[in-house]
Amino acid sequence: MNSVKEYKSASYKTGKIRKDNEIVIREAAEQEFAEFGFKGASIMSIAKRANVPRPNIHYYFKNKQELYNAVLMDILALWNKAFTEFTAEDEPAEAIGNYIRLKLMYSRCYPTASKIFANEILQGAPHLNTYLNNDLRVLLAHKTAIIQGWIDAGKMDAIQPYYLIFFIWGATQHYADFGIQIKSALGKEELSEEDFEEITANLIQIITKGCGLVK
Amino acid sequence: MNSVKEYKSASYKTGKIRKDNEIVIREAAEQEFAEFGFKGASIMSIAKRANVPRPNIHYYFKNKQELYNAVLMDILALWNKAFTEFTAEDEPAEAIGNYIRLKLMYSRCYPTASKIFANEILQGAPHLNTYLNNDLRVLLAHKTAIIQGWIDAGKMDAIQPYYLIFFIWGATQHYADFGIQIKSALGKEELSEEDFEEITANLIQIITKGCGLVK
DNA sequence: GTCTATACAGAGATAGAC
DNA sequence: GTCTATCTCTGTATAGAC
Repeated sequence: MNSVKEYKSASYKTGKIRKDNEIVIREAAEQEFAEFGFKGASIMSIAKRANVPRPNIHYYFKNKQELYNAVLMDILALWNKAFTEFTAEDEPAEAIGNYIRLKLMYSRCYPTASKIFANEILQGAPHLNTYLNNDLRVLLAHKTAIIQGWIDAGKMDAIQPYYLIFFIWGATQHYADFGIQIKSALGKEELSEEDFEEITANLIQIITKGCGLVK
Repeated sequence: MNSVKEYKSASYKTGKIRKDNEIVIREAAEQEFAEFGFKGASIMSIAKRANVPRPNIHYYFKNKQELYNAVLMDILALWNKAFTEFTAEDEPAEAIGNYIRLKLMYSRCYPTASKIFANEILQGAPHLNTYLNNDLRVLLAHKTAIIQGWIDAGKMDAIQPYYLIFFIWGATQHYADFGIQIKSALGKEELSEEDFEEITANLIQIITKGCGLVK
């Protein structure tokens, strides 16, 4: 039927326009979902943010759910990446310090991703059941086993490994999810790189010392 | 016109029905707002949760905004209460330990309140500007001054007081806001009182030791 | 590949009967 | 004080012109 048109678009550059548009839409969607969660987000608002006509969103993504899934998958990849850091061979003080540093770096660089994740959990994680009960749980079991190994080897105090991880998550993600409250409390427009370095140093000091890893 | 009916309802007990209904609606609204935030929440859904006809919500609360405000004000009162705890005369180890204990108790007893607050901050705190820039900021300045006093007196390590507070907030509120993730990770249906006591003990140990308050 | 027009569902709000 | 009926707006989704 539309063989001419099809040929034309195929000959242009395979999926170039599509790819560009998808990225623009995806980024706008991230902002919207981070603020309002899945239910509160509106496609119209995403279209305005992306500066594209509203029906185009439907052209690139079948529906709201599919768009959300696409965004969410990106974030999970990011999350898992941050979490595969330390290994049993590492020195615990360094390994935990690096993990805290990395998590804070993520809060600084990808606050939107963190917020979407937070929104998803707040809404009862309806789209993350598989992830929470499989991928994350396996990863977590692995990490806590490493920490327990360090404890058994007398390298650090006897802390419940799970609680230590939750502790680090809570403290670091807070800087992304509650960023507005923090900025407001400190009377700053934005947190600078120096601010984040100070935060990192303070956090690492408290936690490593608190776990008996440094004096 | 309806003098008989009016008399009847007035003679019942002044505002008894109204009060009861308001409470039921308020509690349903809390659940809904905690899950979906202001924008994502729907009055219809709140009515279903409260098991009242939808128009009744409008009878008791002018509109969605007013209902939300009512719920939010309750939460701020709760939040401030938790935050007016420690004073300069306290011993820092005990004061900070008590504050952590109290914050965790709030996460355990009022997870819904915590989630509404989290949602509000995630959405850019459009209804909390006054609170964040006034009440909270004053309270926070006061608390950090106390901590700084302890540091100057050589009672604890030199930690940035603001960051210590944010640290405690992040770590404790995490157990309310990310409760689902935590339960899923631990493979538990609910966290027991014993779980919370263990969490409290671990958190207090890490933070007080990490700040040089205990050996 | 882009965009106008439109169908249709859900939600907020209010008038007015009971 | 309760609830039906209704108005209006917003939002999702799709058909079809260009």
